Amino acid sequence: MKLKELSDLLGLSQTTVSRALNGYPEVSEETRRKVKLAAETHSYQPSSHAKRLATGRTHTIGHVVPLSSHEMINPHFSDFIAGAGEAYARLGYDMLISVVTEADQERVYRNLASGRKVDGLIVHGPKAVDPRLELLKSLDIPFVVHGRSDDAPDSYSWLDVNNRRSFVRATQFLADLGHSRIALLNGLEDMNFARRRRAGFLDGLASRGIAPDPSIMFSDEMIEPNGYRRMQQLLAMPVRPDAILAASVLLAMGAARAIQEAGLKPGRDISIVTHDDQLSFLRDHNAVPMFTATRSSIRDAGRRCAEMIIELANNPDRAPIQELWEAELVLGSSTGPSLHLAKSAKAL
Amino acid sequence: MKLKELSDLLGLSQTTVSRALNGYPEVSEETRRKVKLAAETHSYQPSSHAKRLATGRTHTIGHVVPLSSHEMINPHFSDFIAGAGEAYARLGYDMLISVVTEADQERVYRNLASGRKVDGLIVHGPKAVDPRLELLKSLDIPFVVHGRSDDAPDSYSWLDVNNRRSFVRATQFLADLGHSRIALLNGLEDMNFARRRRAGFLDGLASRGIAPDPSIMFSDEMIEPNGYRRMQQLLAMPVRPDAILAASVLLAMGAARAIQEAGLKPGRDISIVTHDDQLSFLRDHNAVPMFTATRSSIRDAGRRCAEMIIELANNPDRAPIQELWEAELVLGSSTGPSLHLAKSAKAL
DNA sequence: CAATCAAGCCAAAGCGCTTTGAATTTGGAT
DNA sequence: ATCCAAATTCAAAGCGCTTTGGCTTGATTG
Repeated sequence: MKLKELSDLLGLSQTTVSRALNGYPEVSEETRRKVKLAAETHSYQPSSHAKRLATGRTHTIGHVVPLSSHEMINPHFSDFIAGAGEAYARLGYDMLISVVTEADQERVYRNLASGRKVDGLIVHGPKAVDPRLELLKSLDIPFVVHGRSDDAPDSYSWLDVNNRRSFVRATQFLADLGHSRIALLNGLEDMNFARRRRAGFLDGLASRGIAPDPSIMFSDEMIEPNGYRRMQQLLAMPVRPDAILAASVLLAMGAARAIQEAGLKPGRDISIVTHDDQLSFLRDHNAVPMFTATRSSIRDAGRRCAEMIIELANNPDRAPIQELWEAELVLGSSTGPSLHLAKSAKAL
Repeated sequence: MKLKELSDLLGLSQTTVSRALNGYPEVSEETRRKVKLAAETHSYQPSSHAKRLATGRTHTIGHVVPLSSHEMINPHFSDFIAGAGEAYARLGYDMLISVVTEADQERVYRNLASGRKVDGLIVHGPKAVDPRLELLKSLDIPFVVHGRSDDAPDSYSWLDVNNRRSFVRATQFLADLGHSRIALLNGLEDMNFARRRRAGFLDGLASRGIAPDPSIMFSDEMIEPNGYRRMQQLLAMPVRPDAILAASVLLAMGAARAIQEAGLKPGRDISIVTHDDQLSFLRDHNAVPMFTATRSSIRDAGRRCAEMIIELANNPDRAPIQELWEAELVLGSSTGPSLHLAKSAKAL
């Protein structure tokens, strides 16, 4: 069923029918009612392509998802998408996803923008300094960055977690439990968020008078096996760390596995704090959290980013939107006082 | 730059320019060369909407991703998407993703199909009997099911793993190690794949003369905490199982965590076999696999499904394509002979 | 040498909608 | 009864491409 057929059926012009359906005021309520009814009963659905061609609006948001060095999609991605997808469904938008290798990125961005395939873009995984942002500004298409970059953060829209402050607090928390040899299992430090976390970690150490030790600070892709392997390395050191600060629950789980395999117990022998994006497949709604964590829902971030980009797409001249979310510190069973302290306490 | 401008520039008609660019033969090679060069230098990119309106083809494939009962996206999804996305990028297709709740599914399918927003669809997570398939057949749009359903599997295209045989083999493998009290940590059994795995498990037990015990057979969403909790339950039983067959590495990891926390060791005290979709964020390329597993790459499946749906979209009258993949059995460190057997061996 | 043909090109219609600008109807107010 | 503004409705142009059918060439043929 196309517009022409519907309007013929009703004895009205295409104009009137179109206006009735799209809520324009130049149509009597009586007519609008009839038209809507007819559209409903004949399940008329306007062709999205024709609509796009006529209006220039696509009602589609693009996500360009980079494949990491290991050719994998960031596992945090699916929860972000779940949140964003929910918002899109609610607001009547479609989501277009392009999976690209590093080399293809620029081409794909240009293609999406100049072909006007999307009304806006979400940028994933910003680097410390990221050439994509300049490119997008020059392409004159609205975009929202999940995370942010260091250069000119006022000049575009982003939503980020206060990674630095989170890691300051997490580090201080561990230090205040009496731990002084704290290892860092960070994400890849070409990523902006990982840099900020590292900075926060160093700040936290400094604030408690602890000298950083680069030999127990690692930067890896945030997957479980990496946490495991790094922890094995740490356990093999002559003086092993008494606490771990991890950038992802996946790393923390790997570390915990290594700790348990060594016959030790997280929270008793070695404390672990991690950042927790609330990945749905690791999340336990009922239990005491497995890890003490700085927590921020990546799914909520997805939802909010989607809302932001739609807002921007509807108001092209709007000023950029920036949101900095604070993570909450949640106590789990993976942290406890330093054994060192415990011994001193007993000695009293 | 639009077609008209380009053709004016060249002193040719739109027809000729369009044909030159789209490889039609009614254009001299000389002209084609000139046109292509001009298109290149002025970075002309045809409007996708206009093209779609004129041709009726969208070069877009839709994925309708259901949110599970826990409002989460299946974690296996991102790897499937990585594979599919790679194929789409290679073949010049876009990927449209709709995240939907159970209640919205039908509406969304109808919308995508009747609005002709996509050239074809990928169906995720088929149920044992799934009304979506009949709906899609009636909507007259090509689709490929990742997995399959029980009714009329010849009448549509699908790609599935031979789940039944995998689980027969896995069960026999455990039984042949001397294990007789084998627990099943299955996925949700309204899903077709989970039913087949259960059937395979029962077949495997039967083939070794072991009576199934429903009190150690579970069906849950395949996330880590569920594996953990079920394993705790199992360990608290008066006679605990000596082996576990899990439907996902996530469940297996949860189980392993509980086992280790109880001071036991997977592979020594309790054997674990799992199905392994080769989730990228759990995968260790170098090490001995953490789990003995029936392995099949979900990423490869995504890639292949994408190729299939494009093939179908290009040849609407083509017969359905069905592919049944065999999983490979991979030895890891999570399995070993029954302690029972070991003791008997010593006793000799 | 006229007739035929293929190669190469073009004008215009059409895809299904929105939107502009004009036409018609309606309902007070005069 | 008459007029005018407001309320409705409509015809037609336009969005940027593809594709049909026809028109020029220049070469080939009987």
